[in-house]
Amino acid sequence: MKQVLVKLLEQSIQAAIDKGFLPPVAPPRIEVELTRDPGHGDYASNIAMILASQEKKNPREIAKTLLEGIEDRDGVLEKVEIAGPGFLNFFVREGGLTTLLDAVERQGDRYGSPDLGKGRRVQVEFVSANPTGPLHIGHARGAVVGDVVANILAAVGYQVFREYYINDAGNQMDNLGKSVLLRYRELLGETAEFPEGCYRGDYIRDLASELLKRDGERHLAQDAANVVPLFTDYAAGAILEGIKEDLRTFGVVFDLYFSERELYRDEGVEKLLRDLEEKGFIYREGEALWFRTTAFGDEKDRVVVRQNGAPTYFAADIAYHRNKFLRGFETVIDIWGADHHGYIPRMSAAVQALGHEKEALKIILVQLVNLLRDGKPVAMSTRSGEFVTLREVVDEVGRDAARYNFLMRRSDSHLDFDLELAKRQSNENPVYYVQYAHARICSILRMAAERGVAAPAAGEADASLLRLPEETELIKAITRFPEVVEGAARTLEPHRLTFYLNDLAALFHSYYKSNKVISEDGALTGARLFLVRSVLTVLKNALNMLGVSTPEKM
RNA sequence: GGGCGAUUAGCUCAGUUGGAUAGAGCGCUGGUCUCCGGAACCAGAGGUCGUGGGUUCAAGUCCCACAUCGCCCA
Repeated sequence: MKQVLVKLLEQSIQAAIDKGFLPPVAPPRIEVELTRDPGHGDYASNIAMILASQEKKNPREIAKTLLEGIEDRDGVLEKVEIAGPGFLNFFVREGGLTTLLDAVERQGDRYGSPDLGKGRRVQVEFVSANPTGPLHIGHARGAVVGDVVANILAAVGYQVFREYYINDAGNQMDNLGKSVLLRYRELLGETAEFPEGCYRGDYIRDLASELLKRDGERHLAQDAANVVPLFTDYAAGAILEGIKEDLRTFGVVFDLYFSERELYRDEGVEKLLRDLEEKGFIYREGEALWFRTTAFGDEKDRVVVRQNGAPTYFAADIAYHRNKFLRGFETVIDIWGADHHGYIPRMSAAVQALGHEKEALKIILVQLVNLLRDGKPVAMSTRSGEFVTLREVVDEVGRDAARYNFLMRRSDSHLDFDLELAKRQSNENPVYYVQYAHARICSILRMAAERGVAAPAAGEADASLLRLPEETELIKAITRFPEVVEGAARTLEPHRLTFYLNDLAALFHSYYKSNKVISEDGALTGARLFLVRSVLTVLKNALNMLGVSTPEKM
């Protein structure tokens, strides 16, 4: 329908040019949008105002000419009006919009997934928490945002690869091993002072006692320097397994856990440095090696190899990104905590220095989560071991509520997460509102089946019977879905889906309240079942993208 | 001191490349149930979109300055 109107406008503009009313310029991109206000018709275009500003003419006058030039040979339009500063408002003939529902029926679970990606390969890297402790609530938001961004991109035709970067080569890992060793000795009667940087959570003690059980006391006699690596490996391995398990429970599954150590094993960092040096981006100052990130707009150059000869975290990170592109990804998406925003210019510089477009790296910043219980903040600190883990949150509020709540804000804005609110099964909790709409429609379809009224197949229903304003609104909302998905994919903003879902569910609940789907009128019942099933399809497709379940009963 | 981001209803926040009378949820006030699921619906109150300039047919949206807050860096 939209394309039809665009076509009509194109022809009208051409006619105006032929008549000499408009100069023969390349016409701008014509925008036709579904209206929000029924008083503005079904579709509207601002093309007259665009042309007016180009040609320095009165917009309403241009609109008038365009209006007269529209030749609606197929009779799809009831009328066209000029409104406000020069909008063209299109009123579609009664029942004319209902053909839009055929697309839903035809495409089923593919509806709302336009093929934008054409199979291009995208990698999404997220969570990437150091395996020094269980994931906590702060990681949960990044996990969901990454997962859903990946889902959306996959839905619109990209080939998506999900990856977790394990930062397991730094001295934080040493601290982890030392921490476990200290607890191990403590279990054997030694008293220990915990130095700065060590981890004190209960899980450290658990790991120590597991190791004691497995290996006995034999590590006690040895020199600390000799046994720390063993403790580190054991602890990191066990913690990582726990992280994977927690993520699975949360519905997040990665294609690959990529270890930072791999980069050193395959000389990835050395290769990177040679690569950059050949391109002239590396210089020596003092004993350190510097990377000329200022060549790409960073505010100052960055050290990649320290005076002591050790590569920096940044160097490993560049090597990792080089590795990503070598594996053939066209676009690489990183999801970071918002406190890392200062890191963006240098990473962007690195990617460009490696010869890629700036746009090949996209970074999504995820803001901190304020965890609340009944409106009061819950104190957390990783060091002291006081934090609410991802696992605890999922166990307490459930996977669906947790995921949905993390998607209700733009990812770069702060989010209050209230445990009690997320648990409540009431109108304060939006996830149920949307799922309830889904369950209700399932219930209607069950009821219809029980009464022997089959929901009509495509083409069988006379959708032109759907003439109520509420029905038109529902159809428009359904029609908007592919555009919403496209917008969410383009901007990498999953929250657009939750807002859309709330709108759609509200329209449905309202419609349901004041209209009977199943009635004595067989033809009308068929048409309404058809409509309601379209709503169901959209709800299901959208919730699937969010990784939230679609219960048929609640 | 420099950089980035934010400032929209009592609270938490949306506002799609500048479009028509700025929206939603919660909270508040008052209503709806002989009917397919009340985890629902309807109505109402509530706004100088931080302040002041600028750009244009049109600014919450773009530009400049300032204020406040947050984060990063020195």
